[in-house]
Amino acid sequence: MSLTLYNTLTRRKEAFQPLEPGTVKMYCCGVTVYDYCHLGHARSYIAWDTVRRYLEWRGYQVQYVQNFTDIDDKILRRAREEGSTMDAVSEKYIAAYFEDMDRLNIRRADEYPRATHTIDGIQRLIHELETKGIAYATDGDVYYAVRSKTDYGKLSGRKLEDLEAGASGRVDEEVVKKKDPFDFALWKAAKPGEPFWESPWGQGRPGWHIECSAMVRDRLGDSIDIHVGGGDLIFPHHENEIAQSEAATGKPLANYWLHNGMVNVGGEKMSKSLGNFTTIRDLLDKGGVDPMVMRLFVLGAQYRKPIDFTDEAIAAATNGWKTLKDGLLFGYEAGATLGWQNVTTAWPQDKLDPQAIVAFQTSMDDDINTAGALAVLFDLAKKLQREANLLIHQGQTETASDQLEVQWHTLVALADVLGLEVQPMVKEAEVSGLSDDAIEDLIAQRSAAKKARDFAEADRIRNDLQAQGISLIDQPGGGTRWHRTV
RNA sequence: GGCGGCAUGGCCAAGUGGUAAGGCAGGGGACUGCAAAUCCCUUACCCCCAGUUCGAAUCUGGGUGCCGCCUCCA
Repeated sequence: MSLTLYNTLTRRKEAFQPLEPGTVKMYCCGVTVYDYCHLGHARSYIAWDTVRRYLEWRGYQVQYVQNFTDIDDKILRRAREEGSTMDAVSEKYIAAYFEDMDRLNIRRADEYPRATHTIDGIQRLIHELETKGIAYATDGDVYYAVRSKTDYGKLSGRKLEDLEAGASGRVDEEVVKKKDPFDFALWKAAKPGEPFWESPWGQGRPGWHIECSAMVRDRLGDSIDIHVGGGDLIFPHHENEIAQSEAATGKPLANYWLHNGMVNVGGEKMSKSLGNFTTIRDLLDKGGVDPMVMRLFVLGAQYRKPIDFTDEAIAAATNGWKTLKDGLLFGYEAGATLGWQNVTTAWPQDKLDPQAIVAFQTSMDDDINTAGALAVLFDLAKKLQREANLLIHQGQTETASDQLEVQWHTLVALADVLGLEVQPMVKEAEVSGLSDDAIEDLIAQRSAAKKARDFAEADRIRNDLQAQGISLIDQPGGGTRWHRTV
């Protein structure tokens, strides 16, 4: 079996073949740090985090780099609005980014280069392009001449002839300076009062696309395996990255280009400009949504498809997560009863349930089909959930303990590949303040009340116990079992 | 207008040639004093038309609808 990925460059699924066996160089386009991240960002980074986790699970050593764009008009505007500085705004939202993503259990990249820390590399690259006659400077700006690259447009499938100049109706002074309306800025002359760096072209700052080209080259080399980002970055951002890098190096920038689908609200893309966005922190804090629910919501669809963010979808994911969570907690809650040695020690990879592993891998190998992979998790979780209930209600499981142990570890291992984790609850036996004996005693009183057909009293005792986190289960034979919830 | 993608049950979503995974929601039943939990059963001919084929949700052509990009954007 081999992993196949849909490559935007070829518009086909292709078998994944790294440049160097066993290792994967992966670059992810990060955020411009001028505001809190919204669910669109969450979707994107959950998707790529999952790809990374899966590659590692498949045995690859992954080098994962993600940038921060920390110089940009919007950041500067924000700084003005907040009476702050560009650096302060960047720092604030970078910190917020990490807070949000950590909560979503998105593993940190190996490196987070920033545009403002990559000025040297950016200038070197621009200079190289200039030397090769691909870039030209005018009035302190430097532009990339798109006509100089014959395959410009290969990623997005655009042809320069098909593009309509000024289709957006916007005309600014930049247009006048450009040789071709589709030329884009590599370097922008400083405007009064804005941060700038000295350069051969005068004081100024980098354009947007060039930073990624420079960072990829600095951190990962001329050619990498996988370049990922939101589908809205295909054009012009990634197209321009390719143009810059490949014109400079003469080598492919990336062999596989992966793009995630958008998060929609009411059928429309969630975006800042439409004002229909929900920030991650609002969803998690004000919405009271478990971060794992967000993850499950995202993973419920294949990463390339658009997903609609609705209350119903979150509600469904919430219920789904409860099932998975029950399954993931099984070992912690029932392991001791079932005589398992130690639920926290590592479980050997080769002792996982082979059928589940194969099913999971088959789905994931098919362009990271997480929806299919989740079906495997649900199968395991439902089974464990059922066994847990049998254990609580009947005092024994149907399946042998050692088999359950394998299934539980398999579920935990596979869920981990999807970044779905549960923190085992600390058993709060003291919460009720009642000893086991006291509980048994109350149950005996209730049984007596029931026998006397004093159901009001029986229900009162049951409700009291329930309020203290003790659930009672009347059994067909007449006995009553109990267990602590929470 | 150009480029790309999508269209599967009430909702979400797998399945890419052999008579439709899974999740959520719903219905029926068992059990119970009631309840909770549990257990069992149950809901699709895959947007439309034509074609290829012994056979198509799955391939081809056409149509319709929706989304994204073409301006900053995950």
